[in-house]
Amino acid sequence: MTVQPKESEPRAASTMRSLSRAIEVFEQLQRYDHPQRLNQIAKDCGMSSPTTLRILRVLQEAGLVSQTDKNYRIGPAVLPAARVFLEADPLPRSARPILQQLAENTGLTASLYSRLGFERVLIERVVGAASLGYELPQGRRLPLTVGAAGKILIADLDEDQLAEVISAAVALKYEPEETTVEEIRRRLPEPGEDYAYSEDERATGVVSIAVSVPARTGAVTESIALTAPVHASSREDLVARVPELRHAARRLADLLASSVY
Amino acid sequence: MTVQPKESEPRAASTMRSLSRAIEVFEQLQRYDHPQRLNQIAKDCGMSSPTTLRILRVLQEAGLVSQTDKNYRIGPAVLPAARVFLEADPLPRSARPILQQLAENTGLTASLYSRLGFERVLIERVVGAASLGYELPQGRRLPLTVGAAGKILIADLDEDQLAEVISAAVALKYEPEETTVEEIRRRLPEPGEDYAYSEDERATGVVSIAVSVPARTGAVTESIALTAPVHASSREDLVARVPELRHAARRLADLLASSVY
DNA sequence: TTCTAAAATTTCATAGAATAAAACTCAATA
DNA sequence: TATTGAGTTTTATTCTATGAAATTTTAGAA
Repeated sequence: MTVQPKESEPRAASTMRSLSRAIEVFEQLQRYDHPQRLNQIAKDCGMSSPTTLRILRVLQEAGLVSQTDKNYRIGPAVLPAARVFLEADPLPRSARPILQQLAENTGLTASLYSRLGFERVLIERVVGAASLGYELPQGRRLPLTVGAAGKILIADLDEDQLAEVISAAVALKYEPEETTVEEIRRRLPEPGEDYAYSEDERATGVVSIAVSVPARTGAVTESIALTAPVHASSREDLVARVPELRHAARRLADLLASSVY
Repeated sequence: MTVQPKESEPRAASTMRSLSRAIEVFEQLQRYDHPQRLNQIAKDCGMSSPTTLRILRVLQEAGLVSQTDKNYRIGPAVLPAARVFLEADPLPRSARPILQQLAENTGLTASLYSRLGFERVLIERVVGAASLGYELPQGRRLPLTVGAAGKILIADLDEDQLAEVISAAVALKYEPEETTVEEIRRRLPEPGEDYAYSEDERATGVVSIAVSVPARTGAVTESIALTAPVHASSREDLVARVPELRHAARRLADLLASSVY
């Protein structure tokens, strides 16, 4: 069974084509390990080099892209933008005290993730007393198909949506080729369970449990997770924390709904 | 003497208009204290509401803008972009160990700033033993006309360029109306001095000294600063550190020049 | 609730910009 | 010096971005 190719996505009718293309370039630049040449970027984005060049120049003018020699990469202007987001957005602002309290009460690491496209992003994290042995920086992109906090974000999707997520996960190298919907579905929570669990999944030596943050729209886009070293917590220990997690998620949802903006 | 208005800027010929406009919207959103309505944004960017709406929708699709009710603000997608910048860009990567060493040797706080448009941005900072009594987060935008690290970035500008910087500083509320070039010029280093000094300037109770990082092009776009509580360091103390600062700046420039990309 | 004014959104004809082919320039390498 | 490939500029054409106007929605007042 093959997953559907990109062009089947029912994109909104052709609006702001050059802007959409610029965003594609901007996103593509974030995926490279190293700065890339014009022709490579053009090829990867499926556009001609003159067009790509003009986009890169405008982005560069704004500091969103920078260039050394003929190599392009993400520029410094993203830094102040992220600062604005972290200081002003109700999501990270509201999450901080809630994660803090979770971490204090449980001694575990508490994290808030947000779904962005076909990945999740670590928005905020408070490290608990029990060290995980690795660090995960704010803003890191992670898979949706791996790890409790990712899986709970896709637990409610229908077959088609899930297939799309998996297809993207393969393209992003998070999953091997030929990964099937069934394989992934087996990892996901059983119907009725409102939490996801993972053990040695995204990071080895680590267990994690996550719940989703109910959104006004009903579409789940945020999740809260507790993570512990595998030797320190059993599955039962973590499942026992679910009510507390659920409470934190509810509190966050309430805070977001009541935030003036 | 009045400074010239915006429209005199010799912008590159009308290329990628919708992209330039989108960037303008994106930048404008970063300047608001609170999320704003469509019409306000349209007005502040000088474009029609249908156009602004279409731009906001495309940006929102990518997560660069988010919306609650009718209010728009910067979205979460800037966070992973900033993460990529901090982890991959040679500027913050090379600066970290150099600032670390500066902070250790001097006991003071060492910072790297980058000029972005008509502001500077804190790229990296290592806090020294002597606390400054306040925190300055990575990515914060600060004025070019105030503070040693800002002033050294505009020390070499000609009259016209300086007038443009001041005009922008007034528009950004960093300087009062009617600020003259002469007033600012008096703050700047004397001709021949390759460092800038500030005392109780941007932050009270703090003295600072800064040198520029020589760039390949000759256009100065980065500066390194040492900052200390005013009671702990005299001007002479800081000036005595200039050779060390100069050395650090040179080392950074060399690292940047030799970084493969 | 209903009414009213303002804001948001959609529609649409037109102007004008984005596009890619092709020509050209430049740099690296043989 | 010739050759190759990448980057860049030019340009005719296509198609999209644009804002006025119409329409719908929202929010506040009565």
